[in-house]
Amino acid sequence: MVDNMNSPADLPQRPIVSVDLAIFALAPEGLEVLLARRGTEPFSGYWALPGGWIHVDEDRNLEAAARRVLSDKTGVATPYFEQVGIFGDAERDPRGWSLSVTYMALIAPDAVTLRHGGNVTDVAWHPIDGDTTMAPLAFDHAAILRAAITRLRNKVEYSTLPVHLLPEAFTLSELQAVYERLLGRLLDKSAFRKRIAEVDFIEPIAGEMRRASNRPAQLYRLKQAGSTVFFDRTI
Amino acid sequence: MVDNMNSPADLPQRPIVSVDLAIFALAPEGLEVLLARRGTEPFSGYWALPGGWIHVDEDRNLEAAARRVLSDKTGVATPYFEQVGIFGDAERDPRGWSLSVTYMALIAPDAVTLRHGGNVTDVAWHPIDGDTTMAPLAFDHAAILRAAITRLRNKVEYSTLPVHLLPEAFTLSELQAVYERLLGRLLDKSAFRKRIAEVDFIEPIAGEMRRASNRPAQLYRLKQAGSTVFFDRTI
DNA sequence: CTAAGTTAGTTGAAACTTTACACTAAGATG
DNA sequence: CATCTTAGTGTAAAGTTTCAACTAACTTAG
Repeated sequence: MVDNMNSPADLPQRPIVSVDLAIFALAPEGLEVLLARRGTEPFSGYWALPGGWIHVDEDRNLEAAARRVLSDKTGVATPYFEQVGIFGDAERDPRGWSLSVTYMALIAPDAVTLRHGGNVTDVAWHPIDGDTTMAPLAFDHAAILRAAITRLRNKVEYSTLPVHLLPEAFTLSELQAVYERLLGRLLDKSAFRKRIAEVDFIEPIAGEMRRASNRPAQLYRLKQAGSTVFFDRTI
Repeated sequence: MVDNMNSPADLPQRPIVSVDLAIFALAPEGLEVLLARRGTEPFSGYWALPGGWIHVDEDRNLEAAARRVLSDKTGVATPYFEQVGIFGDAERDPRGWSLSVTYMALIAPDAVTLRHGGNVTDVAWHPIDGDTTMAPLAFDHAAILRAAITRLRNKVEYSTLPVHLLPEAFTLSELQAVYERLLGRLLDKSAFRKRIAEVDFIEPIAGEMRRASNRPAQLYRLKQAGSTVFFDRTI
């Protein structure tokens, strides 16, 4: 809401606003987050969540700004995307009262080409250990990352969100393995399949099988790209 | 995060940022939201979610800004408080690219004194019918309110959130009635009590009973003020 | 003083779900 | 063609939910 007059002079001093992204992928070694090394002050040389300013003349809305940042850094255009929250106070950025609008993205291990450039000297995947990375992060990005990881881990318990960490076609065993790795515990095969069947969000790809030196497995795909369904119980 | 230099001249044009609140209470007639009638352009005369600017020199962080707005409008200092999200695009405010950081608050029907003032001519409770109010709302506040109501209704299914709509001391039957009114369906008494007992978030107030012309009922209170607990199943 | 009315709080049998684990199926490989 | 491996299904026992009835504790009317 707005308590003030129309002329810019009457508007109070505005905070700095950036859009920051916690971009997750699942590597063979575990969950990873994409970080960018800063090339300018403040926190020059530190790793940070990739982000940028809102381009008032270019971005139609917040999500468009976030997608622009994502595609600049990864070349990926349409992954799973969700707002994590907004973090703002007087101290987090030495340049003044600032806000970080944070989004979380889940991407499949294929389909990524890292891109450098801008005032960023490096972009790389960093493994997540517990709820942090090895490298210390710029600003309050460690806290923001923690919030994103907590959100992700919670949603694994009661939603189909982990499917977005897999490529377009996947088997039920692969999907179960993603759940197990994110949850850190083993799941019962028949119970897992029952839950997945109940919420009816994937479909077999007719005739497509994953072949190996054993019984072939049916490949599945999402019924609606980008969709997430909630269980009425934990998985 | 931040792609730019330290000097203000290098920072891009900043969006306008307001903090808006969806403040809910449960009246005998149903769920209500607190709205303020705008006294200035744009949308002068329209009802809107109460809100205000971030006071860069006064508010230490976002939540402090939101609590300041709440206490200005209602006199209530410490209700349940949660971030709903941030809404931002080029068109929602005719004055330019703007962001609304939205919080949801749940307050008990006691403990509220409405306060007018500022550029607001009126503050009043409006009943919620489905997911809207009767009056048309300023800006995109109808969409923001819809998001807040959806969040609230979803959380009723799997959390103890509705307890914050009751006064400090309440009976189990009163708590069950709140759930039933928000969900629009009746719950089984013994199943409801089992769920509530499992999560162990309230305690009986020794010796305090609600008396009427029938068997007296034990009064309970939250074990930790402001806390919310999640069920691992729907209620 | 007692019977009737009302809501609080508990109990239990039947129906349903989940769990743990074993079984059958279908391929590759040697 | 026997063996190995993973896919996918079945089932008995254990646990949970549902539905409804029951007992408890008070006020009020007569």
